[in-house]
Amino acid sequence: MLGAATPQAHKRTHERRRAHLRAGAALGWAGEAMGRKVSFLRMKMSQLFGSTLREAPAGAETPGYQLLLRGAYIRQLGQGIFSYLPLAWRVMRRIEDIMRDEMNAAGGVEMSMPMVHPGELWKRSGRYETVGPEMVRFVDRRDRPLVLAMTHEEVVASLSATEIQSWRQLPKLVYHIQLKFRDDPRPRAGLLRVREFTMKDAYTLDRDEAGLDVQYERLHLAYDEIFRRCELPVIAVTADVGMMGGSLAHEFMYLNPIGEDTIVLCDSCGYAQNRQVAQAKKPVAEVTEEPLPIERVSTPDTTTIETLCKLLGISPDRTAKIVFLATDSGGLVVAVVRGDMQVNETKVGNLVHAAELRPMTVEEIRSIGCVPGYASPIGVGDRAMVIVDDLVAESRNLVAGANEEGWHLLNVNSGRDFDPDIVADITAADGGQPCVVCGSTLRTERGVEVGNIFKLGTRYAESLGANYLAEDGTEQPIVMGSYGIGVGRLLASISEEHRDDRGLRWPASVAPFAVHLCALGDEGLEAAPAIVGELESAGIDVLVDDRRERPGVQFTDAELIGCPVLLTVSKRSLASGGVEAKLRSAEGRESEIVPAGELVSWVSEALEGRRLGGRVS
RNA sequence: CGGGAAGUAGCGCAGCUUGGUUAGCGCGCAGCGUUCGGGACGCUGAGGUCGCGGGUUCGAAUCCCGCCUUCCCGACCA
Repeated sequence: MLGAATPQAHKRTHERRRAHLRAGAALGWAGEAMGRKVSFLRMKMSQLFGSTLREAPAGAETPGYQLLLRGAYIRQLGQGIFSYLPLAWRVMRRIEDIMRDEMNAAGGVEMSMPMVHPGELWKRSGRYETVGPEMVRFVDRRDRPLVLAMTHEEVVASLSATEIQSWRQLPKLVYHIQLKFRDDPRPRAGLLRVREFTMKDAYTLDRDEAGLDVQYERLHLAYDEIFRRCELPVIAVTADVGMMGGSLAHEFMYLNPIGEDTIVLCDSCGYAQNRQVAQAKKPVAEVTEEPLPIERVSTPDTTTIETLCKLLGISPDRTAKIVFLATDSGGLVVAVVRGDMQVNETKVGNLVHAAELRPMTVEEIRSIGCVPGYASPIGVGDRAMVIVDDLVAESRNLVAGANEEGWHLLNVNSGRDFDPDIVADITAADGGQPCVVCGSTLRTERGVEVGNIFKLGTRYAESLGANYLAEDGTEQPIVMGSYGIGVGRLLASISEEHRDDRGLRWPASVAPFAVHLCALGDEGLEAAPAIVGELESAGIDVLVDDRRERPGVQFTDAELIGCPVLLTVSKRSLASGGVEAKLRSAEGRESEIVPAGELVSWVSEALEGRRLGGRVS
């Protein structure tokens, strides 16, 4: 049996425990503060775990990541796997609380779903086979397959199958904040791309598409609000649905050169799309031209568009370019675009419903009757799927290969000389091209995807049996939406955005502490508890630097850690009548003396953004 | 998975080409002293399986082979 066997023994244990607590408290702070408020005894630099670094570890290249390491926010444990030290953990929790707030405001309810799933669940949705090695699979002691969750559509759908029976129970918005694991082939840039990560996932359940549209729009607005409150400039771009499937998706992009996605933007009309799906306005094809008879021309050693145009004295927009692709299931695809354009493989992949495309091997190219360097879709027939860009389909009399070494064909026309299986936009949009909406010049920028929203439709409901009984008595699949934000990635992005050459500069909304108080010397250490007590009773979090360090060390650490309000109390400040105060966001190092009685209002104003810029004493 | 680079003390690095005392330097850390408002100074000190395993050699941080790990570029992706 554990614990105290008798009331006397129990009492002794209890007293020992209390003495222990007193000793622990006494270790913490000067005696005169004891016994009044316990809470402000917990926010001291000496209690934090981890020490600041003068130099960032080698290999940390992005500036925000370096500062997170130097400021003792995070430590790397393995490739794409991080520990969050107390400071970062507080920032994470503050970000999560903003998310909770906005999700609740949008009508959501928080719950928690497991991060280890039976493999069986993923087999039922079909994704056990389709997602590939980024999902970690393992077996338990009974050899039952398990997976580490990389997302939770399956669980939500499976729960809905049992919990939702009637149209009266819809719509619903559920969310959770949960750890996930994705065995990414290449984690990078610190927290920007990791393998283990925390995500806020929300899922909407609706009766129909119209309901989904309403919730989707509501979530979009909630996301805008979350990023606004985190003070991260983010734009929403339409995006590829990828492995999620579904009909429409937006990504929330923080534009920054460290980002991994390329965004195509139009400054004059606001058009913004991920390059995976972006379109550019195509030139008007010369449809007035009459189709002319095919002519064979000798073109020795002319295997590129460039040399072909030089030889024939034409421009690349008069040629057709062939790209040979193979799907993961072995299907062969011949993509045809005009010679002056590039194929967008994501668009092709979506058209043929392939998760992955690779270039064909030379053998595969020959097996469909084509000759590399002298290729055209003519004569391919049923041996491959021919996908023709809409511009090529509209164009007349292009130059294409003759599928014969050293020969090209003039006056090739889609539909007459070969039959496209699909005609669609398959070209890649790029900077410099005209905007598909307004015609202005597009430009590209790199972006970090900090969040996304997907209209999933009924795919998961159908495969997992999540149906409800409609008003008319018929059984209908639940229409789902999925909405994610990476918490750590958001933290990383904020640290990239809000910093200077001295350190981090957290927005007040997510800062680990509102106030960083440097207590200098004996006088500072003596005066600090009262100051902290007053700020904390006004609901202001304070991190006190109670270390007996030289002032320079304390100041530089404070700027590195980057709390929004920096206070200094010392013999000198007290002699001047109070506490030195300044904003971390201020450019210079000047501060002003704030009398003790005005400190709370000074700090409150600063945190509400009513006190902008630095102050000169 | 392709291409490149790197693993030596908590962090940053030198030493390796041309094998040879006890493996160094800066920062940090501990003790003592002097300092004390923008990363102080002096003295003393602790801290290393030189990524791991094998080989060559009288002798390996150093040369050879294999492996592991991490970073960067690409492919891939929240």
